[in-house]
Amino acid sequence: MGCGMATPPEQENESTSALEGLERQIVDLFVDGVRVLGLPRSIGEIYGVLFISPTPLALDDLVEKLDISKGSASQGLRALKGLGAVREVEGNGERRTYFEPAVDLKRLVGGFIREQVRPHIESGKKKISKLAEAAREEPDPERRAFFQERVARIDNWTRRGGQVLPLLQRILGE
Amino acid sequence: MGCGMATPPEQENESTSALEGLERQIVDLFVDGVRVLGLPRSIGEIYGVLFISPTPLALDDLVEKLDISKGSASQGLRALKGLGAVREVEGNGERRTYFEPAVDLKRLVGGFIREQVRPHIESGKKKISKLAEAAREEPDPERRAFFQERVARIDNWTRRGGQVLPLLQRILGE
DNA sequence: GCGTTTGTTCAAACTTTTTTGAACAAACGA
DNA sequence: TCGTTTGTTCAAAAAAGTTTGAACAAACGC
Repeated sequence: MGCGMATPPEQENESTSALEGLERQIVDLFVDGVRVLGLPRSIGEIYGVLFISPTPLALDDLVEKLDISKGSASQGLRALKGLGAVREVEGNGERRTYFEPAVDLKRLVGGFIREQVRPHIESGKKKISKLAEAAREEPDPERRAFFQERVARIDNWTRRGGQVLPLLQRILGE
Repeated sequence: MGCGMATPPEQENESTSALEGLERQIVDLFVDGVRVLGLPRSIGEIYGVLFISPTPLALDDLVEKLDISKGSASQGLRALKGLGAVREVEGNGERRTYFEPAVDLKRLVGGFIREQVRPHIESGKKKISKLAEAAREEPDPERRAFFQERVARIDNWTRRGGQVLPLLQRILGE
């Protein structure tokens, strides 16, 4: 390390600049959270910063606070918008667009289900009907019966899954 | 292993050997399924093969059918046992251990929640109480109020999450 | 028009996770 | 005891997923 009085450079005095205490903890918590959901780290970071910010933030604020690239910030915001977890703030005379987090669980869960869960259930349904067909074609009667039982079971799972989701949303929606 | 009677190797005429039609489709379906849950591909493959097999299978059967390494099969089976998604079949006079899948949704969902979800909720709780502390220490009253509101909100989320899980299990449990 | 600011895109670099395979251990029969 | 079968471990290789950054586009004021 250099000589006396090392450069104190950094230090944006704005609400911008690096993360401090509470912010860091919140961001870490959300990083963990989205990881469980199978979403990338940067998504958690961005949502976390927005969540604990008293005011809306713009893309560049995120880049600076989190020390991530513009590319990451842009993609992360897009994903969060898609999930309905972040919205653009309207009607400030500014040129930049500012973002704020959606903070009610109903909306968050709903977005996740819509974007990440439903599509798989949908594509799964198609595969299952193909499966049923394949099972019907098994020549050996004993094996056929077994296969059909298993396929029926999967079908039942997805059916129940499909029923649970709206229920879930209702419960969490309060 | 010596002389005459040339090894007639390849071509297991058994239920073993490579995947065929229906099996392939089932395996693909489960690969997709576990991917949504954030579990590795081989887990889905292994569970899929067991799920559609009329008889229990041993580790070597999986290695052969799926063309994966013994290491993968061993680790995958361990994970599946941990999730309660697979069990060892008892009391066949054999030396090898055979496996069969758990096929009721309640058990499967329960295992997943226990292994993959609860631990995160637990560790989250600790972080949240640290968070509440940090929020209390914010000097500026306005910011403090805001931070406390946000922390309370997260706390509420986890509380509700914790309530939903047993409910979920009950509903799916039939 | 021109220069600036703001934001997007996407191939390549990087990181993380998963799989492999060779070495090892345990259990068994001969 | 020894050789064989069965299964586990873990460092290294491969695959998958994420982030970066430079090039590009759009919107704006002058």
